[in-house]
Amino acid sequence: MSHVRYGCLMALDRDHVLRSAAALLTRKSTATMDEVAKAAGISRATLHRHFAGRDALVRALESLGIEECESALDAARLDEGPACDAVRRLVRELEPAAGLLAFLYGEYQLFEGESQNEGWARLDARIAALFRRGQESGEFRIDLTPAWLTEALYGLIASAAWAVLDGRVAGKDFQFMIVELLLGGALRREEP
Amino acid sequence: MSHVRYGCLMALDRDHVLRSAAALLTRKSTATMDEVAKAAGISRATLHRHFAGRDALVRALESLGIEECESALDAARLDEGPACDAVRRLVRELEPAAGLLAFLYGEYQLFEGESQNEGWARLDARIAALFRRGQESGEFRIDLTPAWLTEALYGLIASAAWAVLDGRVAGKDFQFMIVELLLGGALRREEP
DNA sequence: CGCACATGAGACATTGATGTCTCATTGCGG
DNA sequence: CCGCAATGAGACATCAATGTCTCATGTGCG
Repeated sequence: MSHVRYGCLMALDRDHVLRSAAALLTRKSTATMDEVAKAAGISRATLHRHFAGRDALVRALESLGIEECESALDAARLDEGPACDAVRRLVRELEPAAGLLAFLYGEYQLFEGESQNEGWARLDARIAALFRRGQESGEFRIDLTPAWLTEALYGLIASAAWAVLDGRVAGKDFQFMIVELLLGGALRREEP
Repeated sequence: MSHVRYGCLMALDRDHVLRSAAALLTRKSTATMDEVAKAAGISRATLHRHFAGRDALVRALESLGIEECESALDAARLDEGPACDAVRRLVRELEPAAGLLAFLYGEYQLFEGESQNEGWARLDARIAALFRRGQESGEFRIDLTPAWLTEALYGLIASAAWAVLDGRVAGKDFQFMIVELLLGGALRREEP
């Protein structure tokens, strides 16, 4: 029966390690396996028993990020109601994963093919579809492509996450800053 | 007299090396000193004669980036005319340095104190002052802080630069995408 | 021509991170 | 109580990048 216990405990620990690693690598993306292990409160040997190596760890983090994003997209119900409300819900649901997302966004350029492009592509497609829906409904302007709006959303989330970590902006304004800038822009609106 | 020749040629070479390194590191931020040397068409030994080490190279790139940004800010004449026009000029002038900027933006979190904060702080202050001027003139909304708008500008420039490098968006739309999103946002405007 | 100097090529030691291994300890279930 | 399995601690080899060194080459300039 030890196999059952093994599997169960390992799974719990694995998730804990993964989240510790995410929290650490968000702040210091070059952290050592040693530092990751210490941050998770385990030894380097145990860390290696969970993840074959640094690559495996990063790929597991990537999977975690993809999962959390897909959960967020599901929870945001992108197909329902006005597109701009869906964007607000999306940013709200994405906020808890913002740190991890910022880390992965920064690493993305390094993957260069060894990345799980399928997962990201699926997320990109769903988000781009939301922007396209907003364009077709007349809510969003059509001279900014869905692809660029999707990129900009990622970029703003990463920027906001880093700025909050460095204390340059207030964390409580996270959603507001991103949504208001992304949807409304910096220009002042005329009062109707 | 050899010292004169030395200084002159070295200065020219140094600049060429610096720009090659910028171009390479923009695409592959983890490039080796060997790769940097090859990209510049010189040997690793000569590269080390120009820059004591990798740190020195990155710091020189940082200085280059700061210089180019300050030149861009000067050329954009941020104090003149409507603030939104100044923002347009700013993005236009910043475009040639976007790749280098994206690289440095990604590295910024790693510096953690060893960075030339004075230079960046001065740039931040000038850009934030522009946004503040726009707020005071009534052009920009006041519920987004100048600090966040500055962060967002950096983030959008880096996102756009990476997206263009990866071919996800068209390079010719660089200025348009950034300025339109930053100033106008994604929402469609009512025709007046 | 001959000198000075920058360069290229490559050897070399060093460092830091990584991956693998062993062994003693702990904790839990039978 | 016994034994199994996971863990922690640490030794160890490996590898990649770095930094330093020497020496031969070549090129320009007097």
